[in-house]
Amino acid sequence: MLILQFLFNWHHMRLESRAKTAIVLGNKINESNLDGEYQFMKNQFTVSCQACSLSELCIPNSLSTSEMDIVDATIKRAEPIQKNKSIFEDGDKFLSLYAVRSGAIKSFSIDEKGEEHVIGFYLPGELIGLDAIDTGIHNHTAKALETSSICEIPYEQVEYLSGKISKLQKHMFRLLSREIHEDQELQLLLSKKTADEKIGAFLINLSARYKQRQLSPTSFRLPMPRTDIANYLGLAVETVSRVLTRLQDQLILSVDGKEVEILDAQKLCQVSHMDCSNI
Amino acid sequence: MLILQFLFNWHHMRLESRAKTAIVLGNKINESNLDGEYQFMKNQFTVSCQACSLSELCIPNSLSTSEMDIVDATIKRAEPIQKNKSIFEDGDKFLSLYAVRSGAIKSFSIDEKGEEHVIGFYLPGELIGLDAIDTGIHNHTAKALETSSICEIPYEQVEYLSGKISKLQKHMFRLLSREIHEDQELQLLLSKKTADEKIGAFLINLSARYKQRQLSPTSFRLPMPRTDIANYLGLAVETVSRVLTRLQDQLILSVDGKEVEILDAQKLCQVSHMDCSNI
DNA sequence: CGGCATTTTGAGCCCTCTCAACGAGTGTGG
DNA sequence: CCACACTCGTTGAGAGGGCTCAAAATGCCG
Repeated sequence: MLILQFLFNWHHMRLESRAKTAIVLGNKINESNLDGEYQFMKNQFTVSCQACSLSELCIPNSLSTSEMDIVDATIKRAEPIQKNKSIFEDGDKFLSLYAVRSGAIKSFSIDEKGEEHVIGFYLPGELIGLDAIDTGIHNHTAKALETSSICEIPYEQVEYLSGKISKLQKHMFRLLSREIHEDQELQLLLSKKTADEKIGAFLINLSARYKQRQLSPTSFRLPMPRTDIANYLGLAVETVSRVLTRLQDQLILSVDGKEVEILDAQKLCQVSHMDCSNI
Repeated sequence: MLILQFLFNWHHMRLESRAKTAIVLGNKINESNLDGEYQFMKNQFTVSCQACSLSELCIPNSLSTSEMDIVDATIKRAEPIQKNKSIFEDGDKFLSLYAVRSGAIKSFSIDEKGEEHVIGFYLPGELIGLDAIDTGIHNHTAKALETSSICEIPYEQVEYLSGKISKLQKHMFRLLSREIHEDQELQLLLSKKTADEKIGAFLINLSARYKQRQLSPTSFRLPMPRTDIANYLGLAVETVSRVLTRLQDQLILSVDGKEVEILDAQKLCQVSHMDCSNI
């Protein structure tokens, strides 16, 4: 437990000043110490939505406490999911949405040639599976990039409660709409931007998401390997690597393996040709 | 009126056999003959959802007739919108969703350098503006590619009625989800495919959408200019042109300006590396 | 320490872009 | 009726960004 406590504090140190509640993100726990880990994770998992530091990002957002209790009761908190394990697989029946509580998830599909296509990365507070509501069948596989904890939210309940609680319905519409909007932004990125712009925008996006989660927007750990970044952005791994070293040479970034520090956010935004108001 | 009747029949001839109701699509009416056009269009516009041949693609889908009447009452049927006129502009307040009834719409945004970025094309029965629900502000401009008719659906009513009619809520969730899924497919297309594959997939997609609308899947008119296709797919106009002539040389397509005929759907799918089960 | 996965670096090539010119179609005004 | 301007689509030649192939370097885990 000491090691865990240390990790806990270590992450805490990196939190922005105004953060009071702890979020464990990218928390790589030594897997040989499973007993302690389980205890720790379980405590984390049994936290109610009300007590969850992510609630303002997640489904319960904007609900009253009594309404939140109702939603809370339908959410299953599963055991932590280990690195490289799947939450669901492509073709599985769609029964639940999944909210990431800690860790990081990637979703991808496999084409007829056996090639993997990374669709997206999910950080704590984000919802997985919205694309499967229509057909009732998952189009992608969701796999843990690191040991993660997940809240399972039965979709039938979401539908039912949305009819009862108009705020929840409103929230669901907005969540779905936001996903559409973000996907459209990504389309723009993928179709019109150069490799440097893609990588830059990707880092700025991650930075903003970490900031939302009260984590440092300038210093963070990439939860995914280079191959996944390349795949996601439609680049070759070699290109990703080259761009990162180039940005490092320009003193915009400092990259050490998966650890990234943004040294010059202003310049990074310039290189990416992006609006910098949100960083 | 005679010319209109002719156009009407002409389109009818191109319908698939089982089509009984007429859909006017890509209908370019002589704009100098406005009186007749208006009369014709107005008749078209006052059609109720129940009588609308697109209802199975549009919002009313899967509602009972009495429920459909309720939804129907909230839908405003505006005057036809002329080519190059906007339905709404980027930055406008989001108040309504818009369903295309006839014609074709493109949506796009303008970046800081004044460059246009085409986000999507909308055919009859498709819903515009779903991406703006979240922020309440339109992110794009929606412009008519040809004279089009549009149903305006006040979003407040959609929210309200979705709370009352659970089937409608379900349908809205599915619509939003489908849009997400389609956007993700497009991301894959944009990031991983070659120019030939992009064009091929684009044509197959259009073909499938025309088929859904009881129009010929093998012979249709592109409602948008080459520049918009190129922009949408992240290609140069010249590349689009070159690929089309190449596909023509291979006897896969026959292209005459905006008029396209798919001569060998099988081969087109092969070239696009796509699943052909839906064509 | 040794084996394996991941990341980096280098060299050469190809697809697609850019630039440029031309042809076709359309609307306008003389 | 024709000349002109303008938009749109096509075609050609050359250049460049990112990919592929190859190999070394680094990190990770047993």
